[in-house]
Amino acid sequence: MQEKYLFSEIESKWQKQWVDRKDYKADDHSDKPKYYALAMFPYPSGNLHMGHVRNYSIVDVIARYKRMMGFNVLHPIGWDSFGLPAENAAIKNQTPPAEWTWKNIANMKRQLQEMGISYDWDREVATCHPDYYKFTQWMFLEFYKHGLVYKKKAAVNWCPSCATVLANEQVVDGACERCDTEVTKKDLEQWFFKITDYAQVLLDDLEKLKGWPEKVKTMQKNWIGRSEGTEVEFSVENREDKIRVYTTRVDTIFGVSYVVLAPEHPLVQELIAGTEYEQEVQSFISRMKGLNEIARTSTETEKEGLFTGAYCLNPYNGKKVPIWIANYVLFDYGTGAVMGVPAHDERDFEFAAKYNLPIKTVILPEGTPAVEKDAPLQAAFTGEGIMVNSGEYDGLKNMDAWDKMSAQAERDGFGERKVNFRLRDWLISRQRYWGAPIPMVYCDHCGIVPVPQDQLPVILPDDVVFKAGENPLTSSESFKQTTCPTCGGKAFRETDTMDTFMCSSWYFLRYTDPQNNKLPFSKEAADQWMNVDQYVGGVEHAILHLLYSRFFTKALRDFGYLKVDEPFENLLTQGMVCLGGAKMSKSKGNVVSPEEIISKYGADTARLFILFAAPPERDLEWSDQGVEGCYRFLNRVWRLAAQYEDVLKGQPSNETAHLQNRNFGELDKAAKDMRRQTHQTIQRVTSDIGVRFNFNTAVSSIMELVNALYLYKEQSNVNVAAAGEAMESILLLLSPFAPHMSEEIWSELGHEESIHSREWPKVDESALVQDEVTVVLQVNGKLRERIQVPAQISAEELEALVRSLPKLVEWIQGKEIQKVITVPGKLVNVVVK
RNA sequence: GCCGAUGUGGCGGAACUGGCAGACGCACGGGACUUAAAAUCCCGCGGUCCUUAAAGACCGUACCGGUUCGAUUCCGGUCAUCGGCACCA
Repeated sequence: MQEKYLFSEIESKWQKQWVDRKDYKADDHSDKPKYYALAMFPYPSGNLHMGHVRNYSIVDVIARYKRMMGFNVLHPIGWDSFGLPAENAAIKNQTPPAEWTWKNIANMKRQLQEMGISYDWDREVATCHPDYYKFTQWMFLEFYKHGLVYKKKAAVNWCPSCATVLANEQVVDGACERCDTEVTKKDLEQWFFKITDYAQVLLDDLEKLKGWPEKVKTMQKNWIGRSEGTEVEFSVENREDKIRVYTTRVDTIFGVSYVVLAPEHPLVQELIAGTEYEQEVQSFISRMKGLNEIARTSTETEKEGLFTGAYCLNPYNGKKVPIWIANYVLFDYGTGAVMGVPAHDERDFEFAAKYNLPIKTVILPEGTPAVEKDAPLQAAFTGEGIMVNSGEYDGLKNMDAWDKMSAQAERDGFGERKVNFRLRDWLISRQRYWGAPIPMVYCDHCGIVPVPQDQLPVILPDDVVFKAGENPLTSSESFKQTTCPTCGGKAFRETDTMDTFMCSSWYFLRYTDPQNNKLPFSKEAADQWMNVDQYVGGVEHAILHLLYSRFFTKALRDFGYLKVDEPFENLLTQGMVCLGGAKMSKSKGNVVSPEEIISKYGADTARLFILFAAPPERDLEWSDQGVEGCYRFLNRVWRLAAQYEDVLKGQPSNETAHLQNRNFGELDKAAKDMRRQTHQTIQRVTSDIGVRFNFNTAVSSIMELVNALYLYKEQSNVNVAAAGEAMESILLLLSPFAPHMSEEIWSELGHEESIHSREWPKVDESALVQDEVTVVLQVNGKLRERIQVPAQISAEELEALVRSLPKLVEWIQGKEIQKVITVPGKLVNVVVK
């Protein structure tokens, strides 16, 4: 072995071998149990950042560990390569988006290989390749066939800077998720996916996801936002029209003092036409339209409303109720109309106080004397209680009244129980070039016609002009002009492309059958590999990507293409990589480049540090000195191995059964201790990687074993077999973390086969057995002494031993012993008074 | 406002099922080796007090309280920080 640890030579040598020999190829026909390990695929921005390094190092440790545990592992990678940055770069540098993207992919692929991640490169995919997006288009058509895609005109989110519409999920605090520009509303005809058809099952099945963080499930639950209530009809006075109102508190309906419509509600126009209120109401509406959604509907915005001059009738008591419009009512939730019950809703209370509307109590807290039922309220009472001022329902508990009143609405035909969701349909069209074209054609004769699936892909053209603020596809005549697939007449292609989240909603399925050119994947391949056993990525995808992927998987299962209905069995959301307390980012200027670290210390050091510095879910604070520490540790391992080289080479070969059948001969205490620590470490690292995902503690216990072996070799009488066993264990346990170095040492020690194809070390239970153990002696719970006792000692013997200790008198200070608690092998607590 | 996390030395973090708080690493201090430096190796490293020293005592896991022989761990409350949702009727 070289005296010095030359990481650069070692790493490039093995990286080349692993790729050339296809060491990490997943086997489609294997007897071993399968394991699918997946990191969220990257957008090819140009360079890997530390967040990538963390993500891929975590998954690589899992993949390498599972391989050594005897699994047939699928560990693929690909590129989420459609999207705006490529197009923006095209406008800026006059380079075609494809060229920019493929150049970035090549560079990042090289960087990934320099990290030594064990990917099956034969399954690499790129969503911008026609062989891939052909099937994204196929998905669109398949969903269309099943009635889950429709086109409608709606007030949609528009990002003026990106010049495209956005999905609700891509609007964060009223701004574009990507560029932070304030989002406006535009009335446009757009393509939607009917994710709301799956709202209930997407919610219910969160229960099944035992391996997902609670946090992510809660976020999805909030986003789906199920609410149970009642829809009730108020008829408009002197008109045929009815106003349907959605409420979760039908029990308060005798307390209604007004009904509010959203300003966009079409009935408003009819109610005010030709009345004295018309002008004022119109100017209110146009003012509301000028505001963006956040400014209009944030909790901080003051409630604003206006009387329309019209009245409607409460179906429960026939009372006249004024009709208002107000900023806070959303047109696209529920029915776009709500009832106002100031006494029992905080928001309505505030509104009524401002506009001097009546506040009528209809529920009293239990135990309130009935004489107080008309006492003025200081605030809305939103709790449970007893019904008053509510006709035949007086005296009931309000929850019972809720049931009975809903039943009455259904019986008398003026309403019904109703479930509403916050989740809206997914808007997938984008007015941009660098995405998968929507495979639809407009024919004067036949209308909207889908492109037949066997004519895919609809190829993205390259004769386009890039201009800021314009969809480049509209500039390509060769693309737009086509013939109708149905009648063969003149027709035009849809020029919108698909949201890139479409591409990423099924990529994990493509990996199971990446070469298939008939279908996105075969049922056999998908059923063999799915689900993803372990998915790892950032929490920023908690809603968008993870919800859409669940939707796709469920729909494809319903179409018959799959067995599973949840894509990701276990999910790990890794923390951010920070420097100076803030997430590393170009804009903050606090980035450390992975390339720089790798060239200075090597990939093994980079991987080791990023796994050692914090548990994976937590944010990680970057530390240059911490990196140095890991580099020192690897050098320490190297020197240790170099010193043991001759010893290990002289050992009988253990190619078939690791560490078995060693001849240890007579073991003295130090040798026994060495063996015990070796096997304790194996036990610990196995559970830290396989069960707890605490890679940081796995690394630290390997460090402890290295430290122990350094001390052991200073012994006068070193047991060569025990030391050899420790050294080999260190290499095997370290191999998922530092794959290059462990491979190099392994091969230097004369092994022909890769260390990564070896079996994971097994715990020798007999080595864990101790003759003597340290027991803690406490008096009233306070630590007094540690004593060495035989490991097999019984509780009675232990108590007797402690009672006979001469020093005990001193500790109990003349007090009387009440009882003695013994935990064999651990502790004795003497309770005195 | 609602929901979810988190809170331990100078720092990153450990303590797995209620049983030795601070593993491992970083930083720092001291020593060995060296002409010197780097590298390496060894020792120390939560606080306060006491002692010539060895040793010892007390306090200490955000704060207050509870359960328990025993609480970083369980329960109740408070505070702080972070994240998500937020006029969804």
